[in-house]
Amino acid sequence: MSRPIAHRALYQEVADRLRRLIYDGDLPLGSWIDEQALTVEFGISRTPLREALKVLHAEGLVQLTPRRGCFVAGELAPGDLDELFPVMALLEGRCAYEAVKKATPVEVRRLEGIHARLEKLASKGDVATYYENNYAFHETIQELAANPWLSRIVSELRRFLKLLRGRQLRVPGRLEASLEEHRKIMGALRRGDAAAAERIMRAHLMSQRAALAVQERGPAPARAAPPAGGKGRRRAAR
Amino acid sequence: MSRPIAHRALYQEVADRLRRLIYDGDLPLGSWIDEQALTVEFGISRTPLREALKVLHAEGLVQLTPRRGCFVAGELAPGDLDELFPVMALLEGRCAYEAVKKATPVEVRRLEGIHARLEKLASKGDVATYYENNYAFHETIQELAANPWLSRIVSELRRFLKLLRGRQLRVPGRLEASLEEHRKIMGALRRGDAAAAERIMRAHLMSQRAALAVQERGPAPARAAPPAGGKGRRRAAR
DNA sequence: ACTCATAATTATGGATTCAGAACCCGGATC
DNA sequence: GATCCGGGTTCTGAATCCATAATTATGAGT
Repeated sequence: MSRPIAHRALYQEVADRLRRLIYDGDLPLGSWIDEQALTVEFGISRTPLREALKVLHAEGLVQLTPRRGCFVAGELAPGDLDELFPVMALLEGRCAYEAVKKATPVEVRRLEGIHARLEKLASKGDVATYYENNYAFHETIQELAANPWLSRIVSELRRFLKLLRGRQLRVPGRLEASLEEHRKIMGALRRGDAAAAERIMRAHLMSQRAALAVQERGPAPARAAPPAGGKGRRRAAR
Repeated sequence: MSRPIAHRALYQEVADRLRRLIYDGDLPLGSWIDEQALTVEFGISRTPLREALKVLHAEGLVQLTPRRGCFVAGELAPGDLDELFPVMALLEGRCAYEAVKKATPVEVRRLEGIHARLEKLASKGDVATYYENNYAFHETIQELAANPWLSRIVSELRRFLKLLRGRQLRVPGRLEASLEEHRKIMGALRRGDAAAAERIMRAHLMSQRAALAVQERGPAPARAAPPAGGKGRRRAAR
């Protein structure tokens, strides 16, 4: 947001670019990372690149095997989701709670804006943009909670959920259900009911998990190969 | 625990040593980290050291200011504790919940062993060893919960609490109160009451916070200088 | 033709080197 | 006397270099 003085270190820029490459699928999940290829692509030396990889490893986005190289984190297995979502529900629920407690009218209005956009996007059925704004909605609530520690771990875990790239929204009817849950959250926020906001947010996260479960055994995606995503699934977090 | 093949990378060993230096107070909170001095002390080059520092930065234990160097994280301010403990209570509460759900009789017995030791240590008034075992108690519950994601963020936040080095236990009467809370947790565990375990664990964490609050405005420590710990307090988490 | 041993190649981990920014200190100026 | 400027030194950030482990390719032997 501001960088008047003290430009960012190179390894951080590199880490950002690597994250984007992973999220955009340019570095497929589970794939080996060719350091040399990236140094020429980025026009840098291996030193900052390797530092960035250490950071990504600490974040859990890559796996770093001694003397074997660096691999992108693998796809999340259904078991992972069963363990991850309840924790995320707990945390985002708390975010909602603290956000309701602390939010000023101005901030509430900002959230209203995002929510209004979601309403519009849902009626248009624009899943991609809905995903983006939905992301912003949750991030804003996290921001309103204004708890650095909570924010820290929520962001950390969200990094893993981002690997799903909003798959759940593609489940038939999920978009509308998601929106309805958001409406209830906004309602709780407007009347300052922190406990309700927490409860609804938790349920919201858990129904995301449920939507994914439907999809897991659900119909084959329109195009794209069946889950033949490589042979070995790797765990993301150690 | 095991290193039959694939020895650890040097930067990880260095990171471990650095953490210990910080927790042991050999690197005072807020102090500047002299890279060159450490390279000669460790007998290594700057490369793995700097990689380790990147990791510690990702963990929040050090602050990395471009072109200015690396500083150990600062003391936690009271405001930090007010934000941190509720989150920790949430998470450890969830650990207790999942631990009760999943624990096998063998594992319960292991926890019983640790708890029995705590009883003994408390009656002897051995605060230092009590602290160690108390730590093991909480870590074991976290382990029994067997949720990698939960475990990940609990460990992450616990790193910050470790900076307090069990200060709260030195508050008069706190040792006994802590023990009593543990007894209740064990009770809930024995009768398989996950919800109760969660509730009690949350309260346990919050009463730790309260004990610290007493101490904050409490009597001056027996020895050791007043909070003249440098001029500038730095925040630990960004 | 297949397997196993061995040599060549490549990639990783770590050390060293180099450029430039920040700090320190002395001196000049107002 | 305080402040500002300049030169030297130190330290950070990044590039390059080197040793060694891992992988691949090669070839001998069955």
